[in-house]
Amino acid sequence: MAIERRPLRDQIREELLKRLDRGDFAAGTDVNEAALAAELGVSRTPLREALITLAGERILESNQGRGFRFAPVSRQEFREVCSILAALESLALESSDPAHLKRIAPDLLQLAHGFPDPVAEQQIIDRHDDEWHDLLLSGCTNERLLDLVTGVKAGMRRYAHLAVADDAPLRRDADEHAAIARHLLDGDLPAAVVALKTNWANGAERMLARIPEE
Amino acid sequence: MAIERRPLRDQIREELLKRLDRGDFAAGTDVNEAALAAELGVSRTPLREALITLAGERILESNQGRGFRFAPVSRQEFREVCSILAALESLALESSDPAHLKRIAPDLLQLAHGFPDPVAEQQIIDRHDDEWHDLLLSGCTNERLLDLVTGVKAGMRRYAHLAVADDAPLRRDADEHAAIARHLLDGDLPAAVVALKTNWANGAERMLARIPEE
DNA sequence: GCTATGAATTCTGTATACAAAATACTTCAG
DNA sequence: CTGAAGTATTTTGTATACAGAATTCATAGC
Repeated sequence: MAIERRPLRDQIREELLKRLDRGDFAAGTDVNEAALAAELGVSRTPLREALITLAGERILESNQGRGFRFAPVSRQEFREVCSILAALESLALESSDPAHLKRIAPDLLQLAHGFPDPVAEQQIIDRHDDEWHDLLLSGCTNERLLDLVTGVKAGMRRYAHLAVADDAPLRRDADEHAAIARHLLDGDLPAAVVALKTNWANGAERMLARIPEE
Repeated sequence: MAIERRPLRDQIREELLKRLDRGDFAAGTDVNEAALAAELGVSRTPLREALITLAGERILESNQGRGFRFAPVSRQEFREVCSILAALESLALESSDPAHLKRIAPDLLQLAHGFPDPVAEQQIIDRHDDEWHDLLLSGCTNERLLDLVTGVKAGMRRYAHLAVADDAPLRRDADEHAAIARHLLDGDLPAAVVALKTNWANGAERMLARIPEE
């Protein structure tokens, strides 16, 4: 048994994010601290600390006297966050070592079309996409930027479970990823950045198309 | 007496940020929770909640068993954060209503050279700069983006008090702000964005030049 | 039957308590 | 005098306690 040498608040935060991925929490619903703490087998103190962290990531909202609730979702917010991530990843790409980008380009190309199991669970598929973007940013030395990207992406987890499965958008994403990789292979960083921004814009709309109204 | 209808953690956070501006906390030093809580006249519980929020903003670091400490500063991190803010403000500008930008351009121009008292305290001067940038972004409808900018800027407060007073850089900043405003007046948004990025890059170096080594 | 009022309950926000980890201090061997 | 070992102290991380705000439920008046 690996004894956890990490604050409970961090472990709780991770567990809550995992449950968020599974769609356990509906957007807009209140958090009952006592009930959730009991369910997790911890006291309210570290739970509240985790909730405050999640509120800082805009996954939760807090209202005086009314506690925490899961932040409502909206197509507008999703687009907003995607445009932020497009800008941040573009900056990360622009401030990466061109030689390193050229070196990882083949891996990016291969990973783009190396689908996971086509009938895999949504979580697996999303992780595959994350993996690709992580590799893309692996040469960025701006620690604060990578940190920020991670934080902003965490908030996107509220949307993952809302989407219905669909293969076509995944293939388009793979194509766009491959295009970015090829630009990097050519050493054409500006083109890669443009393609990345396009990918985020298209990816946002494809994702939204997979989310039913209301 | 205005009775505060806001969680203590928020009030504590603000008080700590104010003290940070005053340079009360040296980077890298530990936070003694009990002592600080006593000084603020609150218990450790809301204090810790504020500390956790500040850790989320990268103003503090936390280590298991060792509590919180003020995050170390470095020229590299300062440049990293400035480049992030350049990208985020550029995005905000690009996603603003051009008509609104043209409308506020005269105000931006006037505010650029309307110095505060030349011998004013550093805090006043910094606030003047913030005011200009806030006005610049006032037409941005991307709420999440504005939120993110605010959060990232909060972390920059760790650097404000390290700089020695100097008029020349302020004048250059004013010139660059005026240049941005004129581009907006011309309706040339791309040029304004380029000028804004230049302003952030130059501004970062000017600020660093005002910070003594070690 | 519906609204308003008030009591009862639930829940949050803050304070306090306590155990374990980390740090500081003391003592002793070499 | 230096370093190690063991003890005392401090400090954190988590649990519990408690007061007050928010909500719910019941009752009374129209």
